[in-house]
Parts: sequence; structure tokens; C-alpha cells
Amino acid sequence: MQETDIAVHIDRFMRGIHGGLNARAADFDTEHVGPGGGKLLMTIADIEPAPMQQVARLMARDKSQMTRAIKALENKGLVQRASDPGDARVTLLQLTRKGRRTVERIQKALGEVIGELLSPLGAEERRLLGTLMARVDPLTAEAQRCGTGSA
Amino acid sequence: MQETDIAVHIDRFMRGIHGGLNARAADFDTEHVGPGGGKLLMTIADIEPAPMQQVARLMARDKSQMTRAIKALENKGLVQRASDPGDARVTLLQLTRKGRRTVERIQKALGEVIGELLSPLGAEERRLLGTLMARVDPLTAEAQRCGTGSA
DNA sequence: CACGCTAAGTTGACTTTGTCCACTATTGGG
DNA sequence: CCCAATAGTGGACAAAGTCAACTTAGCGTG
Repeated sequence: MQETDIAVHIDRFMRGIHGGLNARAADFDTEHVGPGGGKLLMTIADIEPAPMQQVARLMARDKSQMTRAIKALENKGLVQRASDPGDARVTLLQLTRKGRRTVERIQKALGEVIGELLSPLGAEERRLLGTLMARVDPLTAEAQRCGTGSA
Repeated sequence: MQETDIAVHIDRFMRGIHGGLNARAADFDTEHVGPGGGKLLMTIADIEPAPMQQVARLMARDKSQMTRAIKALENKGLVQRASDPGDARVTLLQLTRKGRRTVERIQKALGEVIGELLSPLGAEERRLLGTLMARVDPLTAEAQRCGTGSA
């Protein structure tokens, strides 16, 4: 097996998640945020109050995309914007109560889907996989530094 | 750490690959197949001669997308189609010599990018990660069964 | 053989994501 | 005050993904 195969497996894993969530979307995505909106909400929840620019970096997405995606969530009443009192250029994002409930529902569904996908692995192996992936992710440290560490 | 974080890390990993390849695209993507075309070529290379439908399943993509993506590769002279003598419904895909060279270049670049991303891990851990991901991937067995096992 | 059923591919129309670039508004430093 | 750099917005466009209708080919049954 070559290392490049990892890319293939990981690609399929992501598609597995996507498909699994899609199949349950009717049950949990009551706000119709879609896959993109869901990831965004989860990221915001992680580092709240979240500067847009940092969210964009954590998600490795273009900032113009952020503007639009956030606008959509705002229209649905899931996110609120406020400008940073210390720097008028930055916009801080906060979840509304509705947004928080949405995140909880999404995370529950996501946890179930991932649980299914990881079912070939034992508990120890899952933990290991999580650790390895975290170590490979250069943004892990940053996200933790900014997060409240709660939850 | 929750299991749902795995999704985040993996998402970032994929984006890391994407970004890394993009950065080197000018060097190795001489045929301008893009990321999608590259994955497709690699998949075909894996199971050649490749029934379209099986390629679609392995890549977890819609068959309509396949038609178009393959047409693009065909126009670039990287892939050839032939109908399966045993079943006139299926189209078999073969790489041309040019296609094969392209795949080699792509795999080399991909290997380098992944190597960089995995640099926080030691050799043993990399192997472990590969094994875990392979076990989680339900299509691994199928792909191996159909592949020639060569290379 | 004719029937209906299913699978493989193709095509069209459409939505969602992603990418690039130009532009505004702040900020912070000489 | 002027200048470079940063945060965010908006437009235009390219690439991916989704869905449904349709064609053609195998497959089984009466």
C-alpha cells in the first residue's frame, strides 16, 4: 500500500459522512443549513465569539465565501454579528439560542454517522485514529488556544 | 476530544492536500486535468480496464458526472473508451500512454504533498494511520479485488 | 417470442461550492 | 498626514454535485 492511498480512503470517508448526514438531513437539519452551513456553525461554536477571519482560516475557505455563508445563517436567525469593540475592522460572530440548539442537533447526528463509519474499529483504535489525525492537523493547537475549552 | 472532531481534522487534511497540489499544479498538471480529473485518472489506473459504473461507485460520484469528466479526459487524449464485449451496456476505460504518464506525475506530486502533511508522524505511525483508514473504508476490499495488484 | 424489469450511460437543467479580483474601511507605523 | 497591511464585502465566473428524463442493452418469465 502506498501513502497516496490514504488520500483515497480519506476522500471516501468524507463522502461517507456527507452521505450519511444527507440521509438523515430530514430529521435533524430542521433549519436547512445544509452541509456547509453545519460545518460553519460548528466552527463558530468552537471559538465563540468568533472573528470571521479566523473562522475562514480554520475552515480553510475563502473569506468571500464566509461573507455569504454567514449572511445565510444570519437570515435564518442562527448567528449574530457584532463588531469587535477593540478593532472596528473585525466582525465577531455569536450563535443565537436557536443556533446553539441547531449545533447540538447537528453534532448528535454527526456523531452517529461517524460512529457507524468507524464501526470496524474498536474503541482503542478509534481513539488512536483521532489522536493521529489531530497531530497531523496543524490548526489543532490554534483552535484549542482560541476555544473556551468547555463542552 | 469528541469523535466528531475527526471529521474536522479530516476535512482539513483533504483541504491540505488540495491546497498543496494546487500550489504545485503548474509543475505537474501539464495536461490541466485539475483535481477532479486527477482523482479520476488514478481510480481508472487502479482497476483498468475500468467499467465506468464501477469507477463511479469507487469515487462515490454521480454517474452523470462521470460521463462528463471522462469526456474531458478523452478529449485530452488521456483515456480511451471501449465497449465491453461481454455486455454491450458497459463502457470500459483504459489509460492511453499519455494518460499513464500523467498518472505517474500526479502520484508523485500527491505523494510529496501527503508526505509533508504527515511529517508530524513517524514512519510507524504513518503506516498505522494508513491501515486504520483502510479498515474504515468499506470499498477497500472491492478495489483490491478488481485491481490487477500490480504497481 | 413478447413482456416488463433492471442496469449502464447520456443529457439537460439547476444548485452549491470554490476562486479571483476589485473595492471600502480601519488600523498602525513612520 | 501618508502609506502599507488587514478585515470584510460584492461581482463574475469556473468547477462540482444533484436530479430527473431518456436510450439502449441484458434478463427472466409466461
